[in-house]
Amino acid sequence: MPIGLEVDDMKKLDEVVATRRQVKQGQMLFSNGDAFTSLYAIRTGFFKTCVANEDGREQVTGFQMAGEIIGLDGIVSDQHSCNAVALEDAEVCVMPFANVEELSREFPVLQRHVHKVMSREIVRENGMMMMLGNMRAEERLAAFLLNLVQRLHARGFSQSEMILRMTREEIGSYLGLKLETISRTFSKLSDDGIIEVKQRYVKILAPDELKKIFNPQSCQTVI
Amino acid sequence: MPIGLEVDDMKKLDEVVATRRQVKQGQMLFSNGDAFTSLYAIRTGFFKTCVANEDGREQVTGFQMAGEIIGLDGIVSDQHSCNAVALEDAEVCVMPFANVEELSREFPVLQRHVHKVMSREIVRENGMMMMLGNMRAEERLAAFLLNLVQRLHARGFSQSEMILRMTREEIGSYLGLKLETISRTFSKLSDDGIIEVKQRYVKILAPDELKKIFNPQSCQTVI
DNA sequence: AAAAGTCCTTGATATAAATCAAACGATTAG
DNA sequence: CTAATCGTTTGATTTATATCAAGGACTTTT
Repeated sequence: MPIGLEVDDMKKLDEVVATRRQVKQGQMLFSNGDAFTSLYAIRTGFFKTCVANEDGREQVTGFQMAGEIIGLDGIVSDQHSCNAVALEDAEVCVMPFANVEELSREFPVLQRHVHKVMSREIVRENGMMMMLGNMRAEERLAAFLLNLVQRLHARGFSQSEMILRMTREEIGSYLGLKLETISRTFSKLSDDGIIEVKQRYVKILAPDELKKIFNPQSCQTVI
Repeated sequence: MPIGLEVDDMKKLDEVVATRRQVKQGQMLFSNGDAFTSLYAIRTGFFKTCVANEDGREQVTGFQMAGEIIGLDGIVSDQHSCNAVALEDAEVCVMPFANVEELSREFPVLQRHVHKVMSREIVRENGMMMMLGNMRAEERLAAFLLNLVQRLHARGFSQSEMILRMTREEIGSYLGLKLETISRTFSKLSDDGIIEVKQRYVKILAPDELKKIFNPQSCQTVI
């Protein structure tokens, strides 16, 4: 993963990865309360992470795809504090955290990489707080779709089309909205000709319009 | 900070801290776009961190007090992505991140500590997402007050009384609510005899009632 | 001590999203 | 092939919070 490594270093790095693990759709990779031993790098598949209240309310805290790391929540208390559920059949690299720490001490470039991964997650969550605290439904969904398609595009998929791996309810939970609101907002964006939606299939017809909804300033024409 | 160190180790650890820095009330320790060089350990005083939208909307992402670390947001892109503002005169230890990384490689206990600090922040933000996505105004304010007084108590202050360092507007921004809603919710809790409020002074009269609002399940009596 | 500036409270009204409800479409099971 | 289930859409209504507005309290300045 981290660039700037010599070939010899790369071999050493393989030591981080102990094993691989298959996770079937609907299964949990780990759940709240599980002992923390490892981080997981997603090889294939798609996950959601979520936290649950004592009274049953659930909040999806993220959707993760190939190349992304999950399990960082477990470090602080040696226990996981969220659930990681596969939304499609998946395979992960199990990276025992003891190995990660040991090799981090040996390879500054790996150490730096681990720190960046954690910092990126903190910054992402700052952005989520902004979204949940300040944005309207349409802005949240626009931001969500733009983020998702951008990440998929970075993995070689289309920059305009995608198949959603999650339900309207899961999108709603992530965005702090109810599933009906997600459905209505999809319909609104579709009526406006900005996206095309058919169930899980979404095509972005007018990316600039979508960006304008997400962030009105960034697309303003100079008067 | 981290325990489990020999005395010799402690001396080494002092090397992490290059200098101290005073920050007057209202001043910024760092702001969005600043080059990232250091983490900051708060010695005295009280900070808020916030992110701002292009169109001016502001989201307070956290309130930090003595002993807490700020600046983690800067690691991922070598630039800070939020503002850190002192809400009262403050002093911080400047810890150049290069030193932190170098000594982390030498001292596993420090490495582990750094990882836990970052993981703790991720878990905190997960909790904030739950709050912003799922909770009603009264629940959010109850959770906020309980968290604040608990952290103050851990620093030797009262477990029932506190002086708020932030305005209603800043609390509202943090909790995804408007200042009027914060004010009304304070009044409601006060009318119910659960807290006593006089401007920035807050006294928790019925901590169990407050916990019940935050989490109805945890205080249920068995029928 | 008066004036000015913040910050806070409270009331009246508006509104975005939630809730309740029903029907529809797609997929799976029998 | 039909029934059942799950996820989705859409409509009608409610509700929590936002917005708008005014006055009050405290703090700082002069």
